Amino acid sequence: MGTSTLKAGVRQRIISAAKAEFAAHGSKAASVRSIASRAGVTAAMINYYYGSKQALYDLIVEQAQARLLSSISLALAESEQEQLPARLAAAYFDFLAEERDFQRLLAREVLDRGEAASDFVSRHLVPLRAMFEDLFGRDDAALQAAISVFGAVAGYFLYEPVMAQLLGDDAVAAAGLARRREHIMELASMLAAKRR
Amino acid sequence: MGTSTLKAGVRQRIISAAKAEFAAHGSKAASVRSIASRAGVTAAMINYYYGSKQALYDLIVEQAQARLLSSISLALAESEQEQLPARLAAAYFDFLAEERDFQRLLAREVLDRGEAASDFVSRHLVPLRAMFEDLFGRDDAALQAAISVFGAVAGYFLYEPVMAQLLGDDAVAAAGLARRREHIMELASMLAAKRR
DNA sequence: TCTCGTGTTAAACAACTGTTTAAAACAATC
DNA sequence: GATTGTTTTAAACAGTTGTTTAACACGAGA
Repeated sequence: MGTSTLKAGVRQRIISAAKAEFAAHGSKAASVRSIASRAGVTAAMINYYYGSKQALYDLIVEQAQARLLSSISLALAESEQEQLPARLAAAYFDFLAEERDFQRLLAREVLDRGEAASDFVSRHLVPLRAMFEDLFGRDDAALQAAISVFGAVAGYFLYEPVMAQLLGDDAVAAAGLARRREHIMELASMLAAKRR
Repeated sequence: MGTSTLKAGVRQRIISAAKAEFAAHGSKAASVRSIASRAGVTAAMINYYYGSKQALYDLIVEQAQARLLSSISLALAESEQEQLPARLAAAYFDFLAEERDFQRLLAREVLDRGEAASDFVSRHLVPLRAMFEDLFGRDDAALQAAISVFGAVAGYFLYEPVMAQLLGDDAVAAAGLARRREHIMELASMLAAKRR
């Protein structure tokens, strides 16, 4: 059955369109019909392939989280103990720089779920926290530092249009991106050094 | 004309309901009818008093930004040159701690406007940047540091439910909040000291 | 050719959206 | 008490939402 080629093409186009649309408008406000038209298919196809708008959204979020996790653990594996904090921060930075939709998508996920974000967190952040504690210890200062670095990285991409206006148009591209990356790595290793 | 007492009560209840609803669901996904029912009025009343859903939303955002700006400049006025960075960071932290809806509201504003956030930025952030440059200078390192502190503060409240899960339930209340505040002030003055 | 299963479509469904309208309730003025 | 102006309501409007349905296309296998 030669389903894989064309059918997979449609599926992929739907996924891409959904990712962009969900990131741009949120899980509720994004409309199935506009996702469909962006993907060049009918709205009914989305239900045919993915069951419901909610199921499609869940899948998108799932994939995004999986990509982040594998990207992080990859960076952790290939770096030495000494520069580990900076490397970890840089890996997160690079991931967000490459997948621009990601930060908006996940920020909206957390915003929308509100109090009920617990399952999302326990499934994806608790293991990440365990990994983190293995590396940096269990004390509060380490966690505080980690949150700060995380915020410094995430905020930059989350408020991307604001940064472009604030730092000039090259802020989120080329030179500005490199400068920001440098600063983040300094910040991470500085905070790590302080706790020693 | 005795309009001020009861009429103002209704108006205020609508504003409060709208602020909560917009922060919880975003400007598009929040529904006029649920704002109305939360405020204990009919949906038509919202249009009667505020013209349209969009106008109400604009007003909410406007008020929130104004409160932040006045809160910041107040903190700036009463602190000395030396501890200024830490004080500024703490003022921002305290403001977000008190108005929990604010961060979600403005994050959604930036997310929704996307590329077209320029007017919002030019009206409210450019003056803030000018003020900042007067205090800390015009070099890139200062701006990078400021963005990091901003992100470290904003991220904490934006991802509030995640933090609660990650740091324990007292993370965003009482003790945890105080610890975070301490860390933020350290971070701000550390980054400021480095550039000297 | 007929059939069967997969892919795809247009049309319809009920529910909800923001907003408007016309009428009612109400308080204040004369 | 009638009149005037403001506040409030229920109902309706047109448009959009996610989803379902029935029909249609179309290639593969018998």
